[in-house]
Amino acid sequence: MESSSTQLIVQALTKAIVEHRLHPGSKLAEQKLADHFGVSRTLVRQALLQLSQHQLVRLEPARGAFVSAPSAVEARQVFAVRRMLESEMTRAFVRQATPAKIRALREHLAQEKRAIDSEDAPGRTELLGDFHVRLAELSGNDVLAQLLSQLISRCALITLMYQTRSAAEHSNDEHVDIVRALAARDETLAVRLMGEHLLHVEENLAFDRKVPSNDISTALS
Amino acid sequence: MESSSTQLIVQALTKAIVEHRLHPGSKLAEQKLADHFGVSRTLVRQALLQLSQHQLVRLEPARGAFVSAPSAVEARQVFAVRRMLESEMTRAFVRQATPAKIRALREHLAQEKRAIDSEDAPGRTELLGDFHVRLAELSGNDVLAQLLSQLISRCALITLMYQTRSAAEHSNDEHVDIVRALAARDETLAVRLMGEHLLHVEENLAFDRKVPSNDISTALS
DNA sequence: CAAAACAAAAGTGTATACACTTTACACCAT
DNA sequence: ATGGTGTAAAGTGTATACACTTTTGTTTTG
Repeated sequence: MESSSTQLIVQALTKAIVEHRLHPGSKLAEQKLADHFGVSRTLVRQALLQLSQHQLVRLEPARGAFVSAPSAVEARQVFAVRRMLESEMTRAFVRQATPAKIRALREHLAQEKRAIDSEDAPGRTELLGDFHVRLAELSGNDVLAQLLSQLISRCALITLMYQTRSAAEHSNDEHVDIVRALAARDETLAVRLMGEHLLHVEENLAFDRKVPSNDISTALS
Repeated sequence: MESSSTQLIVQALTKAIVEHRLHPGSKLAEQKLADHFGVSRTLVRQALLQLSQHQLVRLEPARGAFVSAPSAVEARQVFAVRRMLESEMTRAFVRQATPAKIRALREHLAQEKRAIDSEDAPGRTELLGDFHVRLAELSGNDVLAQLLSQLISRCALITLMYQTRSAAEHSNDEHVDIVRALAARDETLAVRLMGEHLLHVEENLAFDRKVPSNDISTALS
């Protein structure tokens, strides 16, 4: 794992954006970030460039970097791609599932449950997303896992805008159902459940929200 | 479209790598590239950082940048992801195909044909890949199109190692079949043909090749 | 008083400088 | 000759400097 300074900044900012401590549209001034992380603008710029490639940040020429505010259209497209990838990923997983892998997923479900009970909104969104990343990792295709990880970060940016506690519980329930189907090696059922799950998540999106801009230093502290 | 200096360098290097003018494993020294493009190392570094995210370049800490040499395993994983995305993409295309879109694809096929006849290996690999990118663009999902475009660049790095003229002709033939199925709005057939096509391309991969390292200035001139 | 025009401040874009690491090569010892 | 050691050259990683653009706030003008 790359743990250079730049990567640390990327991770810190990704977390802050995905957890909505930095709101969509917020300006990310290079010098302020540099001061905050105790580095020069050089490293901050590298980090922002990477984040813009992950679509978490928008770079406007000569105007600077802003936290992305994905449009409804874009959100739907991201979900469409996720459905394409994840239904097939589910199929692949079933075909090479092992007891150990199933156990790993069950452990993850328990973690989700705890996060939901503890009212920790960013934490539960992260874990609900991680379920899908775990599944990709366990499916044995690293390329897929990496791709999905980015797509899910992008979704989190959208998801946190709306997700209620009840929606989170619903997601967790569906995850449980999916794992049950995976454990039973019921390919058809698992694939169907996964597809429906993603549709449900997407259906719950409430695209008409206003979010206030936020201060960098308070958000990152 | 971003047409900053950095992006121009990214494009130039992408083209050179994908066309195998820069061989896998070649060192990409920052100062040499900077001299060649007439800019400072700053911009070259930004470009290399982007290329490393696209997986066309590998960055080794304190040692520099090298053209990626994707392993056989990685290549198969990339192809697996492509099959997941492209079979569903094909389905989506059929559902909203228009005569104009079909016409655009037919024009592309003609271009492919010309490139194959003219013995232009890099050109034909590029066009054969572009067929899939076009299809993604016409399917109306920009997110998908962008993702696929990157995956296909990655494939080209692999593909050019092996692809013979006869394999290229075979690909073109299959593209023709796919478009025919699309025009007939035969969803099942089109999806099946696309899946088989990608399998054929992957099957033809000859992973055991040795490629010599190459000089930067001659490759980019 | 409102709107346009200007000036100062802040911020981005690129180049350069410098410390530190790796690489290359000559020199010495065996 | 061969293998190791040390030193110079080359190269990367980060910070800083500076030109140019955008933003902001003030003054001027209708």
